[in-house]
Amino acid sequence: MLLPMSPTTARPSLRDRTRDEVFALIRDHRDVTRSDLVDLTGLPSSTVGHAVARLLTEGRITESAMAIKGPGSGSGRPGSILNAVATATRTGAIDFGHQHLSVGLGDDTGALVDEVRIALNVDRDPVEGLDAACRLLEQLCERHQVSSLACVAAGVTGPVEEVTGLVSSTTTLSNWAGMYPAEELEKRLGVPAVVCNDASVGALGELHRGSGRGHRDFLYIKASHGIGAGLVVNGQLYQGGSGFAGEIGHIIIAGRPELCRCGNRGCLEAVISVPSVREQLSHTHPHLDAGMIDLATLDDPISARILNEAGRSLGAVLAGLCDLINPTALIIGGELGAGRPLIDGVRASVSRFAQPATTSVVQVLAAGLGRRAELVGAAQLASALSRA
Amino acid sequence: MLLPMSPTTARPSLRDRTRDEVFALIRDHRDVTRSDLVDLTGLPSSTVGHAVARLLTEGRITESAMAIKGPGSGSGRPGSILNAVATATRTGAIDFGHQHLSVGLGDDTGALVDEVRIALNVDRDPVEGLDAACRLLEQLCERHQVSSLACVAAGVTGPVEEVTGLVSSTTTLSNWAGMYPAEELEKRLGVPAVVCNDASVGALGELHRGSGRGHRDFLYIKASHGIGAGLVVNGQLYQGGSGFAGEIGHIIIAGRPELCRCGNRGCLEAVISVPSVREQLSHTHPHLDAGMIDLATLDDPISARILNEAGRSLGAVLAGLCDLINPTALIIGGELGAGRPLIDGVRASVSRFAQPATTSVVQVLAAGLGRRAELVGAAQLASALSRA
DNA sequence: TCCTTTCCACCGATCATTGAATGAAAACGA
DNA sequence: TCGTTTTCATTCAATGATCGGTGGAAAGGA
Repeated sequence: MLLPMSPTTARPSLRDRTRDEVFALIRDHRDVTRSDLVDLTGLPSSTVGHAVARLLTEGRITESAMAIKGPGSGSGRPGSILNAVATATRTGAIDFGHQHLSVGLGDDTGALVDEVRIALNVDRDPVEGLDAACRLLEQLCERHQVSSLACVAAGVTGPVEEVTGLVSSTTTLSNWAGMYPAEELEKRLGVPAVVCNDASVGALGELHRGSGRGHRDFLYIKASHGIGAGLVVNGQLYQGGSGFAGEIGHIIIAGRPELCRCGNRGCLEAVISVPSVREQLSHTHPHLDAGMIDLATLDDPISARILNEAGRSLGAVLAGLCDLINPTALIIGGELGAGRPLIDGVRASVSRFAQPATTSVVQVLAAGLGRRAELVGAAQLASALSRA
Repeated sequence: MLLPMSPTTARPSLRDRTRDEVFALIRDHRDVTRSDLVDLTGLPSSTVGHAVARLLTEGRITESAMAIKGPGSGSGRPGSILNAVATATRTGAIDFGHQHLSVGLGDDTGALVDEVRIALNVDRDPVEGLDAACRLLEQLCERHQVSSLACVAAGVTGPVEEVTGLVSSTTTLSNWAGMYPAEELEKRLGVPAVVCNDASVGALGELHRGSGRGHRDFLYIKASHGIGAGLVVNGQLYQGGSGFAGEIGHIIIAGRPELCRCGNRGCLEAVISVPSVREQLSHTHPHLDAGMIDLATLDDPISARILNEAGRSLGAVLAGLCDLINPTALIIGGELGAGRPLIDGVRASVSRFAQPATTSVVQVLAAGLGRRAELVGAAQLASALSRA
């Protein structure tokens, strides 16, 4: 009754609704043709043609020939490819990890212009992480002669309350709890900032530029030092009623003895996480330094077995979550997502434990962007914010 | 490959966008003036005036003088009150249960004009259920002198594929599997029909007229002969990537010995369901006929204990699901939802097992519509379909 | 009575939207 | 090689939605 029908969009003018809608589609799905837009919008082709023509003369989009031609590419006249033109607007993208910090410069299409990544124990000292991020961002601006940013978006490894930006008290990330990192960034950089959970920005990255392209509904799992999920629902990031959606790391697997830092036994991220997997590997690979093991390069049978087993445990939980939300894809990211045996294990468990109706549509995929998913997603988020 | 980023694309024509938008606003916020609409839409007053004029000539809305006048009512010319006109359009609503059949007559605001409920073992013979539903619907039409229905909506106790309307092969509902109930209804009644999962229509009912009012994001749990969930996300029913969302009945609770009809052990609905609770009660209450126990009227300590324990088991699973989707409410419906001890058990388990961020916002509520939730939701669904 | 405030109707200029028809560009098949 | 098929894009004229401006109508207040 009191809910506005459409999100009260600050609509400058109604006359250009279609033009703006078409432009947004071109920007979000890249490399579209006019007929794609016709299918997407349901508008008549002549209307789309007009809108595209206007956008072209305004210089907001570009037109280029279809890349793939030749026999086998389908018959019929090929459509011309449309893309949004990036302006000189630049945004900041930040990915605060547990042991790393990534910072990037994005444009208003959500693409990254440049990026840097450093090792840094952000967990231990969030303030140092914030300072370092701002330093790196200013260096990037200098290098690219960017005088000012439109806005900044960041992902942090903890639950962020949507309205206030408060990092909620959590069992996972003690030192960020109680902070308002968006405010901190705004104070340091003097531009609007938005901060959300790392798995959510990862999902956003995979949605626009990773394995999630073509999926309207999927679950992105960030399996790293903790386990977090990002939800994409109806083609949009979903953060729950108060921004905490995806906090699945402490779902309890009954009967598991592993003690979690939250005090319970058998939490998902106590059973499957980088530290716990490294722990197991340090026993089977005593010659390796446990802290230095690169999970992606291990391909011996014993490691594969361990990762596969971890994937099966993870998949058993994800099966239930898939039953709930019926996604068309399950995208595994984070450091553990790089291991194929783990993904195979997840796939096996989902097939085994989820309902037939669920498994018949869900694809289990590795993150297409690997460890860059979060940074890429932050750039997407920032570009969206810059347009608001 | 291509997915619409913005909401729905089922747009018959773009020319009437404003008209439809204005009409929807008038229907949802009642008693609005033109200037209210100007504020709500951000459109110029002339555009709103134009749209209102068209709606008036079309007879879709009515205009009446401002009720309160006189000193103190504010200065300036009073605006005239606009309201959507209630039409004679009638829709059919059907709730196919396991042991009952409810049928109702709805109007185009989604309200039920009349309804009937009979006991019937729909599970055993779906075709008889379909026939009976159509008979009852025709009787209702006769009683209210309704010559024809705009459309029909129904909920069935099984997963329904969204695009085809096929009731998927399932471990729960063997006799409906492989049927196309929407087609069957269309064939019998000669009007458009839509069928979806019973928990989904229940969620729709609670959203518009039950405990879900005021919540944009909640989970409706139908705890009856099976366990199903309906999701409301961003104020709208969410049915997943292919319509199967909410099939949580066979999530496995590790370590539980109960054998499920699906062949696994420890499935949620093998542990908590009307039959299993009745089974337990038949041991503690040997003087009662197990099949006749009315769960809502039992208030002795032993029954309360059993229901509370069932609620705790259910809540332990729901805690994980709430961690995933971060709802602001958890609405328990179905026959088991009528028992307060069960709800208390769910609340206790959610508080115990879900993350603090999750529990801080989620309210555990009984279904405000009780066993009518599904029928009321079907009426809502039908009114939406009649407008499409 | 006259002024102020608020709401609404009307008008004309612009231009977005539309279906149907036409034109274009490629692969395909003989 | 040359038409055929398939798919994409554009043109055109009719329609009417949108918008700012202007002025009238209906109320309260002085």
